[in-house]
Formats: sequence, C-alpha cells, structure tokens
Amino acid sequence: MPSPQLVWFRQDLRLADHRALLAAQAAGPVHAVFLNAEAQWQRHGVGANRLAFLERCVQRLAEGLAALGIPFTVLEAPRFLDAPSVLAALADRLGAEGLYFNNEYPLNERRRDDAVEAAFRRAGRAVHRFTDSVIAAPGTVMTGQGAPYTVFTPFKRRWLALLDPVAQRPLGTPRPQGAPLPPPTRALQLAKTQGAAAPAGLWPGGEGEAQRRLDAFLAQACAAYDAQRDFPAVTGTSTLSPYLAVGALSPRQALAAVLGAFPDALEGAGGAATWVSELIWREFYRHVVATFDHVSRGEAFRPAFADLPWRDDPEALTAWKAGQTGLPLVDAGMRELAATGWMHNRVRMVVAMFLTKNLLMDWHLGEAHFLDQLVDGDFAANNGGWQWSAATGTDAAPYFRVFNPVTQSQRFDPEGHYLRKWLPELASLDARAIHEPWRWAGGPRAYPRPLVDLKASRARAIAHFKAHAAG
DNA sequence: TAGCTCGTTGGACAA
DNA sequence: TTTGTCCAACGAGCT
Repeated sequence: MPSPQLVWFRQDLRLADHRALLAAQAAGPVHAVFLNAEAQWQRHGVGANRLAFLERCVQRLAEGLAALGIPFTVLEAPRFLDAPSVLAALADRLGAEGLYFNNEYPLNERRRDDAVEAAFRRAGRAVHRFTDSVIAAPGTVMTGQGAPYTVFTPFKRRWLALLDPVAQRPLGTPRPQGAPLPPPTRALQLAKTQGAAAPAGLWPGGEGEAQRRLDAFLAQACAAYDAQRDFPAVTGTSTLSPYLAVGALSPRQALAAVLGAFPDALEGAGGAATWVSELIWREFYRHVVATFDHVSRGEAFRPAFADLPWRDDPEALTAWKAGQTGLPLVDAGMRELAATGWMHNRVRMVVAMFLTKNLLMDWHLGEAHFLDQLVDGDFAANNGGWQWSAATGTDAAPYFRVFNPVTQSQRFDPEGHYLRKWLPELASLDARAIHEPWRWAGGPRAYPRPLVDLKASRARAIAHFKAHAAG
C-alpha cells in the first residue's frame, strides 16, 4: 500500500474543482482531514449560524468522500497554534508522504499555514499549497509600477486583462479511490452551534445545493441582476455568498457557469457583467487582506482615519442589533439578519452607514456583530464592506456620502413589502407612511421613535470626519 | 516627470 | 417633478 497524501480541507468544502484534492490524487491515494478549531473560531467571532452551516457542509463533504472511498478524519485543534502538531501526528500515524491544501489569506491563517508547512518540512514531508479560493492569486494583479492596487476600478481592469477564461475552467471531480466507505455514523458536532438562529433548511449545506442555487440564479435573476439587485423585497441576488465563503462553490465554477449562460459577461454592462464585477470585488478584498497586514490586525486601511474617535453608546448599539432604532429599513435589515443569518446587500450598506455615520459608532462593532451573525461571514469581504461604509477603507468614497435610511427605503422598497415582512408592528401602515411612521399620527405604539434625528446626525458625522481628515 | 482623469452603490437644496 | 450643483479635496493610476 503506497503512502497516502494528506489533503487538509478548510474553507474549500467541496469535491469538484478542488485544486489540492486533485493534485494529491494524481500523486497517490488520499486521506482527507478537517480541523475543528473551536476556540480559535469563538475568539475571532465566527458565530453560531456560520458554524452550523460549516457543520452541514463538512457533513456533506464527509458523505461525498465516503462514497468515493476516501478516508476522512476530523481532528480537534482548538487553536490555530495546535494545527502543526495535530496534523503532524496524523501524518506520522498514517505514514503520509505529503500535505496538500489551498491557500487562505488573512494574517492568522497565513501564519498558521506557514507554521504547518515548516513543521512538515522539518519532518521531511513535502507540502503543496494552491491558489483556489481566488481566480487571480494575490501578487499577480499589480499596477504598472508593480504595486498592489488599492482602488477597485483599475484593479478590475487589470484583473480582466489578465484573465484567461480557458485556463480558469473548473478542474473536474476526483475519481473513486476503491470501494465506498460507510458514511459517517454520527452527525458531526463542531463547536457550540446550539445558538444558531437561522433554520437549517434556509441554508442547506454542500456543493450540490450551491450548484442548484447557481443554476437557478443564472436561469432566473442573473439577466436582470443589475436592475433588480438593489430591491430587498425581490429575489434579485444569487444568495451564493455562504457557499462561496466556505468553498462549497469555487469562483472558477461561478465564472464558468455565468460565461456559459452569458458569453458576453466579461464585456460591457448588463446583469451578468455586473455579477462578474461582484466576483471581482470578492477577489479585490482578498488581495487587500493578503497584501496589507494592518487590515488583518483590525486597523483602518487609511491611516488618516486610524484614530478617529467614535461615540460610545451601548444602548444605541443594543437597539441597532435588536432592530429597534425606529428607522424601518435599518430595523428590517437587522431583524432579517437575526432571523436568517443573512441580509440583503443594499440593506447591509444602509445599516452600516447608519451605525458609523448617523450613530457615529466604531465600524469594528458592526464588523464583529456581522461576523457573529452572518452565515456568509468572511473576514475579507466583511471588513472591506464595513470600511467602505465607514469611509476608512480602500476606495475613495467621500465621507459626506451618507445614506439616508428613509430615502433608501422609499427608493428601494417603495411599496414597503420588505419592511412589512420584517416589521409586523408596521404591517397596517400604507406605502407612504411605513417609511417614516413617526410622522403619521405619532406612529404605532409598538414601534420606537427614531434613535436620532437624521438631518442633525448626518451633519454631525460630516463635520466630525471633516475635522479628522484635515487633522 | 508632470499633468490629467477618475473614484460601486448619495443627499440636500436651489432653481 | 426634474435637474444641476455642491458637499473636499486627494491620491491612485495611467499616459
């Protein structure tokens, strides 16, 4: 029996188009492993919804591996620090020849992976790392001066110029490796998932579900994505973010599928092109995290705003989290998040702007709450989104661009369908009154009055940022 | 090198 | 109701 190759699954929980897995199979029989890093995840804010989803995806992966006859081990490695010893022990026990895994980009993950690689090399074992969670590897999309991009649009132009769609076609699926093994006998239990609020049926795990959603999106919503994606009451988005975040879907699979359905998706405008842009945004933020370590350390991307003082207002924060701010669109979004582990992207921007501008509270608080609640929680995308909203991030969005949650509500949910869905106490109000219930006969008793005056808090935020940008 | 253009997602107000 | 202008400057990135 030849020595097995260890394949370490992380945020790449699928069998198809898996670079490390396919490379390992080419070298010999594979033994798959997943590490349960409970303590690490809890310390870094991975919440119960995300863990429960992760658990379902690992479960599907375990079943798929068993069907192919590939043995699979889940090891306890509570902290990232434990990864080298735990993996080395497994390699010793199995007499493994090499270790294969796909790269991750936040600083902690890179350090963990470097430590694992060093430990394996010291033991005389080969380590093979792959670019898999992004189409363009960090470091390959650079300016004419050889510097990393910090503005999205030129990054996108360069990314598209470098893209070779043929070379980026998905790799296919692994082959069976002997007779099927018995499927896992007991349900996998990761960390503390009992606090999960999102019903399991909302976000089924696994790559099969990811492919179903991808197909449905391409058949139904993609063509009108540019026009429809901003309306939270409409199913205009792909809802693929959780699957991309855990790697149940690869970006190559997503890109190949959209190009198959819309061959001109790399040029011009239109729904498919706009969706491809979102895939590029995902890559952009991963490159930022891979390149600028201070982002992984929690610092503002723009040094000018590193020391911006924020208001401390625990009661307002509690009201924001609970969806009790008195601004209907903000509250609807926060309640959608609490109930489903997901929030429509337009509404994410509205609630983030409200927290960081109108309430003038630290974006780190919002970032942490989102990571704790979101099924699709991803450090790079979440951090990038929050810093964009807070005007501390990579793009040049001016700080005086402050969303008005009432105007946004009137524009993007004109009939109030989304508001009524999540705010039953406002269900009886008509389409005119529901966006600002306090103006109409004092508003319903069960619903709070606005936490802040929008006009005054907007002016306060602009003055605050202006004073700090100058100093 | 210096000049030029541009920057995901907006709001308020005046005319 | 619609449209134009201002809100501030600045630095990224290209030519």
